[in-house]
This record gives sequence, structure tokens and C-alpha cells, in this order.
Amino acid sequence: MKELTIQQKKVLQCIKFYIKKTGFPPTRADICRELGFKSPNAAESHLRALEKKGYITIENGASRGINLTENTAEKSQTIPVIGLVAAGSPTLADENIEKHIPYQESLFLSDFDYFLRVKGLSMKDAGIMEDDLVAIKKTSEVRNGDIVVARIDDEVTLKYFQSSGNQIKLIPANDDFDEIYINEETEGFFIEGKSVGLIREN
Amino acid sequence: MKELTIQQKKVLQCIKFYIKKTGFPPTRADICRELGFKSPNAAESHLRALEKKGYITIENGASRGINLTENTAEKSQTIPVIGLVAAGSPTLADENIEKHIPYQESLFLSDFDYFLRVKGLSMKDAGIMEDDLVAIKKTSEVRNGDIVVARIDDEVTLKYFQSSGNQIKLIPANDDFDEIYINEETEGFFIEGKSVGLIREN
DNA sequence: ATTTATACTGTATATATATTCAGTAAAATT
DNA sequence: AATTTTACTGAATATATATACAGTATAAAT
Repeated sequence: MKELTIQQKKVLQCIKFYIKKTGFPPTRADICRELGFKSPNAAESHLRALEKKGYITIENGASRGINLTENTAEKSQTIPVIGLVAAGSPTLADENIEKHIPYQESLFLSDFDYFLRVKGLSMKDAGIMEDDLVAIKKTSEVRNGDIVVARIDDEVTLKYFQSSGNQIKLIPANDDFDEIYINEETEGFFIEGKSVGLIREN
Repeated sequence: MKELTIQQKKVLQCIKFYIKKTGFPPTRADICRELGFKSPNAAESHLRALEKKGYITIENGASRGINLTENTAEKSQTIPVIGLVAAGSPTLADENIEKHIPYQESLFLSDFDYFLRVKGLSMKDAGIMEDDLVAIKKTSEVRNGDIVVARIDDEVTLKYFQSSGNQIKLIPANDDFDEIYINEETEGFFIEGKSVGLIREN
């Protein structure tokens, strides 16, 4: 989608605000009043620019015939789903994003930054199964017992966090997997975030 | 809020549909076209009736100046959370509803009717833990392998469904629990619905 | 160097739209 | 029994509104 100029952004914001306030889109004159323009043609040409760039559609001939495009309307936010791959970090880079799903405020008690698609059964006994979506909050402040997303070099895993003194243990919830020990010499270790919730689609 | 007549309901539905479709409210003429009225005054008087009863507000003098009242606008739906108690069915009766949480369309692949709060660990090996919220779709059409909400008299359980010939087995996902056998003579057996998803808040 | 896009003012106008008035008729309330 | 509400048709009209046209000026793209 083509970039908007500062003025065009103002007009778009004005339209959104007007709809939120009144329930219906503004007229050219309404936009002029809100933004201090003295000619309705100022609003008109901005609207045509916004239409050309794909942010709105205009029903010709209809009064207040402005419609926000899907991308433009802030209906429900979306949140990215990231695949938990053996190599590569769960960053928000495009190539790692599997899809976006609708996000609802207050879905979980804590807010979160992305969903992690679980591969494997290393957290089976914690009720985390293959293909589950774990809601991850990006933070390095974690407590013992938290389920964390840990990165060791290029490997990313989901494990229980257990710290004692200067040693960290990453504990799986499955007897078939081994605990991982982290000490001061371990290089490339990083806590990406922690689990604050889970969604399963079946 | 005062009750609407059938025609008034039709007009209100028409307004909602029009807004959903176009992004802005209809004119009197639009309503006439949609509902087959031949005079704009037919729409006008219905609108004034809807305004009087508090379902909409009308900005006088403004074109398309119709605004749905808060109660009228279907913002984000909420969906009930029902406790899985040993006695008593998970009906939508008020006394069984734990709370309501915001509902998002397309959260799961299938739509659903309520969340069931899980008690106990009988489905542990299916990754369903205590206090999880299982999204339940009310239906009696279930297949082998589905996780179903079954009622036997006053007892409600969540189990795998397995039917063979004229016998039904309800299978837990935990070795500590026993399978339940249902045959033609079993009274008070009923399939409430099936699981289509899961949410865990932690 | 020329074209196009941005960012407006100012005027004019066809028409889209709300809204009033005059009726008719049946149903529901008081 | 009288009044109000519902449910329209049909015509008229003031005005709200989109939109075209004529300019001016600067910035960006080709």
C-alpha cells in the first residue's frame, strides 16, 4: 500500500474519528470544518488521493459515501503466528510469520506479542501439544516455573524455566526429553519471552 | 427497551445490513428500495419510531444521519463460560454461567456456543488440563475420535467418543480413569456437543 | 525541463436527501 | 367510543452535498 503524506494521514484520521463519534462518514464540508480548510475542494482532492492509494472507496453520487478499506478499518487487530522451527529465531520478520489471526483484547489475563506454533511434544505433560498456539509475551523477566521461549544460538525451544544460583535449567514436560543446563559460559543463550496463554484449534 | 414491531425490526435489520455492506447508513430512499416501500415517508416514520424507542439516534438535517444506539450495535459478542460440575448439565441457564468473555469470529475453524471450564485431569493426555476452557459446539452429530461433552443423568463429562455397532464407549485420555460403556438400555444418556477448540489462561 | 502530485482558495450548480404536508386504513390502547 | 399507534402512498420543497471548473503555488518525479 502506497505511503500517505502527512495531510492525507490527517484526513484519514479525521474520517475515522468522525465515524467513531457519529456512526456515519463526514461530508466534504465536515472535513473542512474539522481541519480548517476553507474550500470543499480541499477535502475532495484529499479524498480522491486516499481513494487512489487504496485507503478508502468512494461511492460516487452518494452523500457521505466514504467507505474505509479493509486494511484501513481498525476492526479487530491481528496478531502474528510464528512457527517454532529448530533453526532461526521467532522474530517478527516476515519470513517467519505463518499467518495473522484476529486478536481480542482481554483474551488472556496478560497482553502478548505473538503466537508460537508448537512443534513436537516436549511439553506434552504441561498440556501443550503439537500445533498448539502458545501466546508469548516478549520479556526477559521470567520466574521459576514459567514456560519460556529460550534461544540457544539458532535453536528455539519452549521449556519450563528453573534458575538456582548461577545455573539455569530448561526442563521439558516429557520424560523422553532431556533437561538443558545453561551456565555462565554458555554462549548465545537468550530468553525470548514467556507463555501467557494457549489456543488450540481442532 | 421497548419492543419493536415486525416492520420496525425489518427496518432496523435493513439499516444494520446496509452499514455492514457499504460502510455508511442508508437514506430514506435506500430503505424504501430495500424493503419495497413506494414513499420515502414510509421509511421516515419507521425511523422516527425507532428513534422514539431508543434503537437509533437521528442527526437532524444531516444526510444518512442514522446512528445505531450502543445496545443496538453488535460490537463484539461475548460468549458464556460454563463450569463442568459433577452434577447439573452445562445448559446456558444463568446459574451455570461462570462469566462471559469476548468472542471473536473465526477464532476457531468452527463456530461454537460456549466455553466449558474443565475440572479434573481425565483428558490429560489429550493436552486438556484443569481449568482449561474448551470451546463447545452444541450438536449431537459426532464422529469417532471427537472429544465430546456427554451427559449421563446429571453427570457431565468430557471424553473421547467411540461408537461401534450399537455400543458407545466414552474413553478418557488418562490411564487412571475408566472407560464408560453406553448401551441401548442406558437411560439419561445425551451428547451435549463436541470440542472445537481450547483456550488456556495462565 | 516537463510533467505529475500535493495542497489548497473560491465560485457555482445539479442533484441527492431530509422532511413536511395531505391523505387512507387497519390495529392497538385507553 | 375515542384516541393513539402502526403502516403506508403521493407530492412538494428547502437544503445538504458532491462535484466540476478556474485559479495559485510548491514539491516531487520523470
